[in-house]
Amino acid sequence: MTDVVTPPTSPVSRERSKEIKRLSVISTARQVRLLSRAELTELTGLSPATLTPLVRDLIAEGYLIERGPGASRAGRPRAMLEFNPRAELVAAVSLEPSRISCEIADSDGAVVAHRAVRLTGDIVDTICRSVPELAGDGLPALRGVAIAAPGVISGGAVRLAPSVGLIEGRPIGESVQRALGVPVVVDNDVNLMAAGEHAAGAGMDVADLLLLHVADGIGAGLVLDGQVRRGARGAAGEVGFLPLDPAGRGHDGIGPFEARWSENAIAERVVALAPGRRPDSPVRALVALAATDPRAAGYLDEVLHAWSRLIVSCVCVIDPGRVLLSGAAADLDDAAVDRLQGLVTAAVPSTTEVRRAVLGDRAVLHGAVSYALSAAAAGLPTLLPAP
Amino acid sequence: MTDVVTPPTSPVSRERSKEIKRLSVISTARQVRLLSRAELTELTGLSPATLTPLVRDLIAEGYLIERGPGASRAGRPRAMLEFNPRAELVAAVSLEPSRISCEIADSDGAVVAHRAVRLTGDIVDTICRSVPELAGDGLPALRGVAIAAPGVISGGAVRLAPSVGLIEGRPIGESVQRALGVPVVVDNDVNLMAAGEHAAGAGMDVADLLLLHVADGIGAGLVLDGQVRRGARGAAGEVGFLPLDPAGRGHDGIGPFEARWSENAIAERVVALAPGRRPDSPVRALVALAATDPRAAGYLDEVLHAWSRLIVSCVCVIDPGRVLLSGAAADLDDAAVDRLQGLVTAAVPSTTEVRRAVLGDRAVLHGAVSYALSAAAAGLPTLLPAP
DNA sequence: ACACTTCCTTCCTACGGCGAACGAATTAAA
DNA sequence: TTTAATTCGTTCGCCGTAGGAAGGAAGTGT
Repeated sequence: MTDVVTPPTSPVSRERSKEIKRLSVISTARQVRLLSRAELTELTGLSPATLTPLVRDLIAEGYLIERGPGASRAGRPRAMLEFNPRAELVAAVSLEPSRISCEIADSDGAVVAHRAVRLTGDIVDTICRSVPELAGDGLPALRGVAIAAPGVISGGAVRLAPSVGLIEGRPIGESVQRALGVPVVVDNDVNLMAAGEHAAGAGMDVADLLLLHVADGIGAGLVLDGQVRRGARGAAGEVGFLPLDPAGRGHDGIGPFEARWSENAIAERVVALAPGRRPDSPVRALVALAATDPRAAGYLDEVLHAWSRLIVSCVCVIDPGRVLLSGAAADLDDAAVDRLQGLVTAAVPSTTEVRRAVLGDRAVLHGAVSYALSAAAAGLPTLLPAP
Repeated sequence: MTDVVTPPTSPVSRERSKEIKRLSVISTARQVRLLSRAELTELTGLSPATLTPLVRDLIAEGYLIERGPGASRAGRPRAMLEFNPRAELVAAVSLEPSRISCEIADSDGAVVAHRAVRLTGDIVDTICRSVPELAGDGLPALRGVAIAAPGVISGGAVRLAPSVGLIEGRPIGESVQRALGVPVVVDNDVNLMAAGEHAAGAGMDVADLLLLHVADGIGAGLVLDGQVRRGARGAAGEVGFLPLDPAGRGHDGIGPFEARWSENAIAERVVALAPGRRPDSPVRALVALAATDPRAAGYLDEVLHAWSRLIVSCVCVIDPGRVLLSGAAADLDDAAVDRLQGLVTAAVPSTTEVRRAVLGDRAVLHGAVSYALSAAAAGLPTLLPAP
């Protein structure tokens, strides 16, 4: 566990093919939750004889729990096996400007423990101390760590990236990985949200989607063919820089589009329309205002037009099929979403659904879970027969 | 070969793992071209004992050719094995408005035979007759067929898609696949070009790229993480529909952007600037004119600005790292490409290279070769250890 | 000519997958 | 209640493949 980086033997198979079967059983069980060995034979294609010892191992390791016999029409009843989500834990670490928040979740995305730590010393140290503490005696079940950082991760513009060390995702990830001995993924928070909605939210049923996140800036997360795509330098989804608005002027690190149409920019206009304190959700406030104030309605329509041009641009480039509105954009009401859908449909060659994201704050967590679980299974894509 | 769709046995391995080793040896040999068994042990991780019979088989099947002994510093000289590109043939079929052109190529992309057939009867029939004829006695080595069709393939807008039957890629592909018994891929010509440049052209050294093809319309091909990405409905890269130009008006099947900045549109302006016949290459003509005529120089700059906005849009969404100019855009001279590069760099958060595609007409062919070869290896992604 | 090095092959063993037979646990029928 | 029928799960044993070890092959250097 400490040294041997490259096991000099085991080139292709034998040990490997065993692992493949293990993983195929685990992932099947994770999906179905409660099943019998007989169902496993059908779903994985493995023979019963192969499954018997394998399932025995998995029960011993806590992945599966033997439940009572299930219903049977005729013949011996199936002995049901339940997947134990607690057998695999995942840590999701979110880097925020002055603190880090850390959550331990099981493979369902259910939070087992969480804590926020003020950022004092070295980030890597803090993470490597907090995660084991928080995991407690579940530490051996830890399968991966996902670290969410704001801004562009590897290279690219340094946008919203707080202070030192965070810009380079690699060093942090590698250090933590060495210290904790489990796979670590570092990514943009928006990318994690996209992964989360894809794994457990409004994108579960599709392989391609675009998540548009409107906050202080505007960013997009991209899922194509079932995977988050980051582009060559990790700057995919930097849609705030789109040259859609001749009037928009970007400045260091802020793109021309997001300078005019981000949540901040909208908040300023909303305050001008309805003087007072800046509302918590400028978009929701604007939608409410628009019902009575024609000027607000006009401005809302401007916003929707701007966002629709943004969406149309993305759709023309990658054809995601579905666009999820996240952050401030998720505060739109049904009528406004419909309006946006209409604007997009009119301008785009391919049919595209526009809807709200559903996970909200928990999207990052679910994304982290899905990253960490797939990192554990990395390198072993399915060789199974289609059922 | 005719019936058995799902082999009821063979769930995961045994037969499979043997095939994996075969393919790993073949693909290694394809890259290295001339190597010994000893090098194969290093590169594939397979033991010499495993390789001996495997290599024997491959020699018998014609994949490898035994050459004389290689140089040796000390000890027994290595018996060199040469990869035989002719062992795997590929057919590339290009559907054009009134004819189909068909090429047989080896796995280097070297054309072994080609022919153009006027389209008379059924397309599928024509293909299924032409390919075996053209392949001749090389037919058993045929590993795949790639069919390039203009326009959007599965669903999406029907753009440039000639007449009947072509719109739906699936039926044609499946029919041909059934008839010829080899994997068939049907795709957009621009996607194939992108795959070609990625496999054998200006994108060999990168995993992500965007190919911008300017012709009658404007389309882009997208390679992300080493694969062509088509989006949910196959309409990825329909960048002619980008809402970048308030003055652009699209009409049925033509996007607003390409309506103003495609090769056709440019040709009209060039004819206006220099009355006469429409030049073969309007862009090259424009570049030449711009050297002397200030109005032409101004218009060229407009075109470059427009294209740069297009590129910037794509880059913001997917961050390809490299953009290849194809079709009419490849007719720009060095100065114009530099200018374009400058415009892009100024507007984009991530560093992006802009350069010309290098394969020209042969891009589609190379793309077809790469598709067909990877279709043959499909479902068996690398499980090999990193070297 | 001899040792030495490197490459390739053959022999042999160990291990895992899966077919087949068998025991187990229930329902339906006699 | 006994018997048959049915479906599940397990144990046994054959087979095939992988890869270690040892040995032959074909060179180089002294």
